[in-house]
Amino acid sequence: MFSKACEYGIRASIYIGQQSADQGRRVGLRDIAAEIDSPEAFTAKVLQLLVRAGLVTSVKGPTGGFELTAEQLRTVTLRQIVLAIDGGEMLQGCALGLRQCSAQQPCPLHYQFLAIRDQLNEVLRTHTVGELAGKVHDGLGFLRQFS
Amino acid sequence: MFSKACEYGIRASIYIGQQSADQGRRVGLRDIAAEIDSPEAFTAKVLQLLVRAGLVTSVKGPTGGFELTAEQLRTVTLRQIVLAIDGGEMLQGCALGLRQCSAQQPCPLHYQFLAIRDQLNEVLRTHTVGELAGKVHDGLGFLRQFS
DNA sequence: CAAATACCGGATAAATTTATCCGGTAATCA
DNA sequence: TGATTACCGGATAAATTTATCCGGTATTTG
Ligand code: FES
Ligand code: FES
Repeated sequence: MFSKACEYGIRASIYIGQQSADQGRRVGLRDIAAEIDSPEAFTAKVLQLLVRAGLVTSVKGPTGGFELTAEQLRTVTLRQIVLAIDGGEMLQGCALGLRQCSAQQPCPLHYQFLAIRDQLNEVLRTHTVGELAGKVHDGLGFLRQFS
Repeated sequence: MFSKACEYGIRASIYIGQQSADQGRRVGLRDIAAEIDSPEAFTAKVLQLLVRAGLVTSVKGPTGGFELTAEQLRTVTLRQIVLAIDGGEMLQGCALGLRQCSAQQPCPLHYQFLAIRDQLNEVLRTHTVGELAGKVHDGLGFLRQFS
């Protein structure tokens, strides 16, 4: 569904958000990669994308790390994260790979997939990172599996 | 959403199906690639997968080519094609990349994505290649764009 | 100011996906 | 039967994605 980069980006954001919401704790790359079970260096690349896009905040030096401001927690949606990392392909592209998805020359699955894509867009648009962080905090969702 | 290979496979199947339904016309690789706007050699690889999976029929030699039998037209679903080419990742995997999607240790988006994935599975399961071929035949759907 | 910490950014490498090439085999037809 | 046609299958190459490495810069702390 999403690229690995995007999966890591979403999981990382939620983890950072969870720690930020919990008494503004700032978190380093090592922690993040361990908690979401992702390759450290690659996760760093993805986070740089999100920082540049203004969706995550980073602080250098000792006591530095990544965090989400109160505003970011409240306003950043999954859709923004997906767009920043994977672009709009999954959110707007044709399911059968036609150069553009439109009702002018629709693929034979256009209308059926439109329903699915709309629902996906809706889910991503209406869920903030802060909200999902809360779910993880409450033990209702996990960012890695312990097997 | 799907891999390029899968997109080509679906489009090719539908085109073959359309020609087969239309007085059992058999079609060659060259035609297929031209009609669905895909690279010829790569499309051949994908079609070989589908032939081996029994979802498409091929005939060698002059007057040979690809076709869908009446039964294939009636029974082969998009879901079978997607599974044969891309496997079950998109149809069963976790949206956030957890090693397995389950309610035991669900990711924070599990239930929202379950709804979307179920709908996707339903669409793929309930649409046969023959049905979509009919749509293309009636000018209600396209397998390439003419710009 | 000096040392340690942690993100930044570019270069590089490995893995996977996408795409191409070409000789082999089966089938048709003259 | 011989020539042509068209799919088959393995090898190879290009492109993209995923992953790693390392020196640079900013920041804190003593
Ligand atoms: S044209 Fe294919 S999904 Fe819209
Ligand atoms: S656990 Fe993530 S979608 Fe089910």
